[in-house]
Amino acid sequence: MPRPGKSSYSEQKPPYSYISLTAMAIQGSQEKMLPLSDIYKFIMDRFPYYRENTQRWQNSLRHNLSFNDCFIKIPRRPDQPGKGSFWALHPNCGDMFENGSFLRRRKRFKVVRAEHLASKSHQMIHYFHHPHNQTKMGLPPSEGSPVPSLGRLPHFQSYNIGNISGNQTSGFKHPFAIENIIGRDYKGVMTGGLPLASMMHHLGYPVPSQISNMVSSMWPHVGMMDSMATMTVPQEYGHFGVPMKTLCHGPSQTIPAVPLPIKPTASLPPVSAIPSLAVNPSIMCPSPPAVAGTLLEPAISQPENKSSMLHSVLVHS
DNA sequence: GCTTGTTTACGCGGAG
DNA sequence: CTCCGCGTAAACAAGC
Repeated sequence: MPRPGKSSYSEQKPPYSYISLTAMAIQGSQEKMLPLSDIYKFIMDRFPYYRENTQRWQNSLRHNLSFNDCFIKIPRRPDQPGKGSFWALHPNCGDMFENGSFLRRRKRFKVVRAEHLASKSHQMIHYFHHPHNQTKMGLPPSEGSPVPSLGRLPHFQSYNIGNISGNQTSGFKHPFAIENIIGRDYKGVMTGGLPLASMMHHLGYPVPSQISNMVSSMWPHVGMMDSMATMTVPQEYGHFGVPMKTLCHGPSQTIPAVPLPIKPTASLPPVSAIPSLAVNPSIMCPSPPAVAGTLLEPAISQPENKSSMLHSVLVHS
């Protein structure tokens, strides 16, 4: 691990995990999803360290993509030629990193099975199950199927939300906190944040504006999120120039979450000092949440460990 | 053959 | 000490 305080990490290994680097790359993209090759490119562009031994770290990175539930694979549309699938962040993985730090996650993001569904989740699911509400949202009715309506869309399956532990009292924003449940990015074309709305758009599905209105009426506190207090960024880390409002949850978040060490060792420059970030603020601060992202999960082609799971949590240790 | 993706295994280090 | 996150290696499959 390079020692913070040097003028540059350029030749040294960045203090970020592959998960962090991948999340940075994805969050930094306009569509909030990237093919593997572009993730490679992003990392190599910004971190000279990774221009060598590519076979080694790329293998590790692929391992992380497959192994970690926080990454979801999105099939290409037929009209999008190219190799491999797109990779995006799981809609509910927004709380993986301690205080926005990308150095080490506070807990692993893991998808778990549906038997742990919380009652609140059921209510939400019921709401979305109800044909009337689905119609209201511009979605096809589910016709009593156990799978929410969008689950029938070729690229999406049902996505239930639950709360395994029931613990929402600790400091961190539980993934089932409303801001996490509801997700992000609904209105803006390039506002970023939750990949799901973007994915829907990407996949050619309509993203009904009614949903955002409904969210506002159902959960008026959405947008009042406070999970990300204003942070400063250690100077040394600014050199990585990473767009990191990553995984942030809402418009009220006042700062772009630039990579921040869990144990800060230095003071930080303003984000604007990071060229790649200053250019397009929209990629750093996702717009309001997408309700769709909470109920629907992109169809994931992984069989057991990811796609067959019905909802997600951050697993506490 | 190369790239992409999945899976298993092992070791290391930090946190509790 | 145990647990967990992480990095790495490696085997393997699928698709081009």
